[in-house]
Amino acid sequence: MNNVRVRFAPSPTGPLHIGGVRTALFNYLFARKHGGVFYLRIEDTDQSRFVLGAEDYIIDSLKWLGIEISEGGSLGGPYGPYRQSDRKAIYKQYADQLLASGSAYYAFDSAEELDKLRKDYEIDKKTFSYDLHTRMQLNNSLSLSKEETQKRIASGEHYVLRFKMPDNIDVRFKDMVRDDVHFNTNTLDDKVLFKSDGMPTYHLANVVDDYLMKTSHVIRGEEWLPSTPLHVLLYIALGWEGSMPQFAHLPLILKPSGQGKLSKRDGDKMGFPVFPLQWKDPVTGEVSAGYRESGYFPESLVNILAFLGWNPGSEKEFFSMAELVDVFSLEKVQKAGARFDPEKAKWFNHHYLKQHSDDELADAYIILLKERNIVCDKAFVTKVVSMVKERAVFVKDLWDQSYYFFEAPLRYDEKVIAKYWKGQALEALLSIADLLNNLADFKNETTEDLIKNYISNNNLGMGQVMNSLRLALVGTSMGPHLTEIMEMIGKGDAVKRIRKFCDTIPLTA
RNA sequence: GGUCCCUUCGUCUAGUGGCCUAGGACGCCGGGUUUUCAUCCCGGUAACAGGGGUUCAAGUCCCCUAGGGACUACCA
Repeated sequence: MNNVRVRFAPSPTGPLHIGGVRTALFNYLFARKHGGVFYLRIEDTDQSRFVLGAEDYIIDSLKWLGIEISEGGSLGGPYGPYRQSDRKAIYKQYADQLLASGSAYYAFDSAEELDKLRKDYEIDKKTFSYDLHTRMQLNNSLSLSKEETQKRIASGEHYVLRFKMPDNIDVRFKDMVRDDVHFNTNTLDDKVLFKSDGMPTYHLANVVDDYLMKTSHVIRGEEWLPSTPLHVLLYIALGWEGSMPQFAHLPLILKPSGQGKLSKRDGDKMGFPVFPLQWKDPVTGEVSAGYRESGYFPESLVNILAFLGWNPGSEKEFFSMAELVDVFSLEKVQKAGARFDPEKAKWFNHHYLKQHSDDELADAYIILLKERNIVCDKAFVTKVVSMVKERAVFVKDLWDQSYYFFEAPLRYDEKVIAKYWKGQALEALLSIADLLNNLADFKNETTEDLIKNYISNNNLGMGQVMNSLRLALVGTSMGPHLTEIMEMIGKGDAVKRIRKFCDTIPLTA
């Protein structure tokens, strides 16, 4: 494939949600796979929906995930500017061209008038549509005389430009995901192309920019499928049929359960993020969780998202960005919507957490420990991490899995007491504490020998003693090899914990 | 309501007419390893939406029905 140029064209109306991130990812993978360009274009033609910080959020999110843009943003590029509000002047001439060729017309109906019409239609259980059936009854340059039209424009009356949807034409196009798709123009309406505020709508701006920026493929969400025939018609009307991009409409990401596509609310309700980065609404101050802040690794989110609506056709599940670039293909994109599965997302993260070196994880963990006012030697923390990381999904889980390395247990798990503590090991524990206390060398092997010898010399049960000991040292029944834990926390603490446990615990459960 | 898109285990999916008594992964259940938990290993659970065709042969092609989804703004 030659000269692949694809874009990610978000609207800065709020934080980017993972559906948008996946669209960006697929565009990026496609571009890199074919040695093409992936550019970012900001579609901010609606000033009323502008949200402060949204554009930076989009750029930061892509950066975090390792989705590199080669044009747009602060990079600029040969086809800039890449922000539609900065391109305002460009669109006018194409609107005029459409007007001159009869593909577009002036419409004077106010938003209020149209609103009222929609409501009236609704009462009769019908849907109002500004189309070939209704346009002659409305106020536009098609229904009005030339003089009247000129007069209204001259008097400064507000107007929009609408596309004149042609009569009874079958618009066909090939979608790279869905193959042949077709619409009859009789079912389509006369969409607004140019708003009364002088800005184009998405449809016009998008087509003009994709053409001017030499876009080879339009890879976007399925929600755009119904407006694609309009876009195709626009390319034709503008005389750009020969350089029309190829379309690929990606399946939507659906809620984990229930109906509909994934929304902001689902995340809050079901306890998983729908945004890559945490977002604080600049107006309400409301905070929405992000994958990054929740402890997901960027490579993990990339892998999760890549497998939503796509798969390599092999049984390999873990892919780095480079590997994805290598195997990615639009032909492998699914047609049906994909439900997001938070459990599988965790499984991916667990995998990637284990892939990280103990050293890296220790750095991340030390930050969390500091928040708890625990200051520790890096070597110590690294060792702790190596001992417990396979039990964690997120870095923050490390604490629950290893708190006992940093502080004595505050309480003893009731269930574990009920299961293992019958009181009869009390004497054994105290004796072991004494023996341990006399040890000069507190190495794992030494203490293990000592405890095992004590158990066999006194005809005690291995499980019972060890579990009681674990209860005393850890507070519950989890964790790595017990004598390794003892070596880490040291003789003084180990002995103290056992004695304290014997003091605190009731003789019988 | 109208238009369009979609439909394989609970979920993500393999499957491009015979290799499918439908494979993998997550989850769940059971077993093994372990002093414990987790990891790990082994095993199990569970699906071609329904009905008609076409064909020697259909999960795979066609039609209908049902269900799901998107769109239906001077939003993108």
